[in-house]
Amino acid sequence: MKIFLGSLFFIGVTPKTGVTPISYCDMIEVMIGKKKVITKKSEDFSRWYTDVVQQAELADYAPVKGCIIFRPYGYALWEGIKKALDAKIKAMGVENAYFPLFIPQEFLQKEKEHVEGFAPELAVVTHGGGKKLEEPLIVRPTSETVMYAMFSKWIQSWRDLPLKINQWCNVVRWEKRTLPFIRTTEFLWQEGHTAHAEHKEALDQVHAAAQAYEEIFKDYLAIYGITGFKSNSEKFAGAAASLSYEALMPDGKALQSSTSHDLGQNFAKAFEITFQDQKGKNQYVWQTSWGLSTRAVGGLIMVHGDDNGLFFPPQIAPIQIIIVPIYGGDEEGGLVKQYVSELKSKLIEFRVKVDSREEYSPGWKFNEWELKGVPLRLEIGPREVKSQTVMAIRRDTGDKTSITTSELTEKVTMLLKTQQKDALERSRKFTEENTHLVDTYDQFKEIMSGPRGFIKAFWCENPGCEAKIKEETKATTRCLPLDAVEEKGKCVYCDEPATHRWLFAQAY
RNA sequence: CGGGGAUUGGCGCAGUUGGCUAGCGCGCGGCGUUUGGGACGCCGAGGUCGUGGGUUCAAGUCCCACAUCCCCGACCA
Repeated sequence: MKIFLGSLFFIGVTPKTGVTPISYCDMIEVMIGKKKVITKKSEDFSRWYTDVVQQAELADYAPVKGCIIFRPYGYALWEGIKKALDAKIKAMGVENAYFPLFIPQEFLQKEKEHVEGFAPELAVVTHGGGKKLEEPLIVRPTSETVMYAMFSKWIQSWRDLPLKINQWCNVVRWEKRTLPFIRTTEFLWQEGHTAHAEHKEALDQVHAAAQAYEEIFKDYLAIYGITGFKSNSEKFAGAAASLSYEALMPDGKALQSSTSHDLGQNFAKAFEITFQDQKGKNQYVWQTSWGLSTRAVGGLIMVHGDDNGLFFPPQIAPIQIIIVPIYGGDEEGGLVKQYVSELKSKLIEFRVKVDSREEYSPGWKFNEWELKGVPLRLEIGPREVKSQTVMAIRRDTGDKTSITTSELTEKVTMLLKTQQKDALERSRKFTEENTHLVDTYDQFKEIMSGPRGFIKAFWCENPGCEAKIKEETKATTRCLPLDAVEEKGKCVYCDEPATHRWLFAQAY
């Protein structure tokens, strides 16, 4: 039942909240009655995002600013990412370990760029056990320093290398402006840290990590993106070079979804991590670090949702199939229940849930599970019992298919696979359609003040131009794509010679 | 951290120039009838109005501070 309030209210929407231009005062349809109020994604993207996060029970706000509670359904997404990524990390020969949450302040100060990069956003513990601490403790914003103090102790010989450690943990960064999953004060992530005898080996590790991330994003989360090198001003504080995976969100802003860093010997020198090589000579190690955070969950929500709520690609969906029984009358109801339990037992290889609640009508449940993004719904009522079929409905397209029980697993597998493939394809298509090849600064400005998106433009690699472009358009260099070809061009800002097209966008 | 908006049962809101017992819808609990796109009836529970000060005979309403959320900036995974 949809009831319009007597006078529809108007909400001012900035023209920048959608990739497709939207009018300044879009009417927001408000539904009262049985329907949860959800802002349409197509009308007000940022409000849709904060609405859907709460209404789908992914997360709730914590009493502390910028912190969220991962509710079971939201945490299940992180668990899914963790499971898939952990297997890839182990396959790279990396072992899991755990280092302390607290870091002595002096550790952080050992690497100059690192401390400068993180200083503004540190949480510091000044008291413990009722006493003021002699030396304040930092709540880790990342663990390079505390880990490398130990690496220095553990690494003596070339035989100790490579050392490959990963940890799954929480970190704290005191961000000024927060958004659930995308930028929270405390967040969960994995951070891999390796030490190698040769620079080349370290570089291989950096690329292997970036490759693993790209596979997680494409194969599991169905989020298309671009892997590339960060510019000097955008790279990690203390790194020699950084790689990132940049994904385009529906509002035309880019989400830096993971990073992997070539740390060179910067930290090795700061923390005295040396080894004796085969010739007996003492050398500094070459290091890498790489991370993927719960930000990825935010990307997942943004990229795939629609006006009806969430959509999770089957590989990552906590529930892949929701069975909604339609009970009908008493006698029929019994038959339906029995039929449903038979069918469920045939679907053990999938993550299946039966919504057997009798206090909600089927229609209510359809909407509920659409909001929650379950990719496939099976409707099973008296009609299906009679014909020995099920009705399958795709969350992404709404397409209905009647499936006979004999070919149930086969067809369900196909429907899930198709949705997984189509989701990545939609993401890829959206990204490509919103990637602009730009040669003049006027064009650049026009795109940034209009639809936004990715811009591929020549840049002379002078930090001054990068800073000016950011100041004037909000766009920053996102990365130099790995597949960028060397060309002769002119910097989009200053006309000086440039060799590559960089990827620009407004960052989240 | 700057600018703007918000905060009233679980959710969404109303609450007049300060005034009496703070309302409404949904949700929630009970009973009954229902079940193919957000069912219905009856009964019922639930609020020191974000927090702390202040003004006043009297504060949800006025003033100050703080907290949190949302939007826009500067900073960032």
